[in-house]
Amino acid sequence: MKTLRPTLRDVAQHAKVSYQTVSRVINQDERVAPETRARVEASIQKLHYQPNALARSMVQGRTYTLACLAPNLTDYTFASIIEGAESAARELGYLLFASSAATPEIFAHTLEVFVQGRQIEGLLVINPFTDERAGYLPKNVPLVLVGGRKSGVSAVMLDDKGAARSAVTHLLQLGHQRIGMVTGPAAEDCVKERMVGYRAALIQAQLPLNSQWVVHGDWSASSGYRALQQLLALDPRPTAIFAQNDRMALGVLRAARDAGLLVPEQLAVIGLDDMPLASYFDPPLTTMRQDMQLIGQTAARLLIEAIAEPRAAPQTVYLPATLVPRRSTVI
Amino acid sequence: MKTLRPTLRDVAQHAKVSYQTVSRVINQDERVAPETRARVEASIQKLHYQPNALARSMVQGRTYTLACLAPNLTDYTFASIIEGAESAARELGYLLFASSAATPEIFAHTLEVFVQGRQIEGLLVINPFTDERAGYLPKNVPLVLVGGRKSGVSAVMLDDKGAARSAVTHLLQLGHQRIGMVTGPAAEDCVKERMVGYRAALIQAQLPLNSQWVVHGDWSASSGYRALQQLLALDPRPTAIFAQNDRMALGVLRAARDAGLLVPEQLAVIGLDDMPLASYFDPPLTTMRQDMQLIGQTAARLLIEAIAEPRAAPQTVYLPATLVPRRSTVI
DNA sequence: ATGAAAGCGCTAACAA
DNA sequence: TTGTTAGCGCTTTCAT
Repeated sequence: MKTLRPTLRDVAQHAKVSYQTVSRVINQDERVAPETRARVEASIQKLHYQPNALARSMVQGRTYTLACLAPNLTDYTFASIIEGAESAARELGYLLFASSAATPEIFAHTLEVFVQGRQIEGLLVINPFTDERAGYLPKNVPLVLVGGRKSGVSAVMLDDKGAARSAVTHLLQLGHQRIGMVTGPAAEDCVKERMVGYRAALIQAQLPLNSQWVVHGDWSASSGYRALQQLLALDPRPTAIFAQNDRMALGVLRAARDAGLLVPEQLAVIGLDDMPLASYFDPPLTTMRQDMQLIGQTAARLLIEAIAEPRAAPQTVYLPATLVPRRSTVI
Repeated sequence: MKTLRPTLRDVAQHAKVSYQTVSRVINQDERVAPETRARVEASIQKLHYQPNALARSMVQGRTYTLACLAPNLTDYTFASIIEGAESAARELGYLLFASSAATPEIFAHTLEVFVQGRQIEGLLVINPFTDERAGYLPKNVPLVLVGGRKSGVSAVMLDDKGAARSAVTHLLQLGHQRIGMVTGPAAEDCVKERMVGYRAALIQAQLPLNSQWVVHGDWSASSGYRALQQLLALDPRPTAIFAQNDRMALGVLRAARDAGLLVPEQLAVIGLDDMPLASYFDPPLTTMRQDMQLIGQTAARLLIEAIAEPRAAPQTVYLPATLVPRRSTVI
């Protein structure tokens, strides 16, 4: 597979200089006579020379490459975070690439291949508490988590507590007193935080907490559907639902329709994310918008800072969500 | 940034052998005495030695790394293709990473950084005709396109023509005679093919072609919404719509509702993709399902074959779509 | 079965 | 200003 592309030496020979001089030209070194430079540049053009990044990385010990690992790429949330991280990395002279790891094994494997081989300088991990993958987090590489926290590691999180509190408060302000919640998997940090926010809002309103009104889902629309069925079986049943993401909210909407309930008249529904299709739901979904691009950008910047300053203290950044009122709560 | 991790030489010194022997142990070379091997392996464990992939790649001229570039990651279709490609690559001993390029400039930049530096052995490009990026396709690297064709380059495509024909035929069989279509951007290969299939089905049914019934969108739900508004202004207007993707179909559904039309009684709608949320649309969307995972897998396999056999003739693979009937066409 | 030497393509000292 | 000399960490001959 060795490609037979020209090397520094070929260019040097062609330009009749030492290959070191060619290196200087490539690296914008000032100390090279203009005419020599011109000759070298001509040769570079002529031979279509391209520096070998591998060789350069090896001697410099730098690759300017970051990796981002998410549980999957099909979740709109993850994909947006990655896109945000990509753009911030690019602006700062790094290349960030994404890979998905559906299982802890794949996660560990990908990490081993990439991180241990020194090919990347830093790592972004989205939702590290999806499963046991957190146990495989590498120690010897600059690391930033997104959507999960671990002591001693930098992280970027949505202000989950605040977002949940705002969602519930919105429902309270509309006069609802019995507010159900459909959560994500219990193990995930953001789920716990959103539960805290939910409770905080109810307590502040001096309303009772009813554990039956909290049903766990798995982020999928169908889990939202099932969750609402379960909630509707209660007596008294909730008059409003906070779904911890928009996909589950969609399932809730459909279950409500199938149960013959009018939204929002008989059941108000609020989601979290503001996915692009949310305004096309029926009815359009009120939701807490999180700026996933910004989350990704922030994470990438934090990571690049950590690379530059390896001994700096880790930090956790929380970003706010904003209410987007639509017709699933307000007539 | 140079990490001070142990090298072959450190291990050799520790195990009191030449560093060459350590290399043999790492590379599963048979010609090393069992006890020597044991000693070396012990040292490797002890020092937590990890081979430097960069150095290895440099001397071997191989990286076992593939890259996949898509216009974005947030499109469910692209993300699924990437996931499929990832898994196939992994099975074949390669690592595939994804990157998105929103513009031709970013596309060119990413390619330059990665491909030209020889860091990757092969490239997968999803939807190369989204914009002028096709002009930047590299020549000197094994390449496979997904969702676009170019002479002399391998490609994996949905059988777009067949899928469109099946969609329209489905509508014809339900008795519809005036069938509108909402397309993607005219420049994309798959859009053209889908138009061909649409026409073929109508011609076969001996129905007239009406160019007014074909409206261009941009894959977004809102473009579908606008497209239907435009189609409803016609007289006579279509009684059924084929949207070239599910998101636009969703826009069509909403526009129909806003216009007071009952789906499917007054307007039948069929999409293409079968995105996970399609069954949660209102009404659930009839669509042509494409197996995006399989498309991605096929593309990755093709690419790896091309790497192994660089002079093999390029090939184009078409994969079928299957009808998933739901309530947006059938009562 | 093991070791010594050469070199992948480049950058970073040091000389001239 | 330019050239020479060492490596970066590894694999691949070629000896022993």
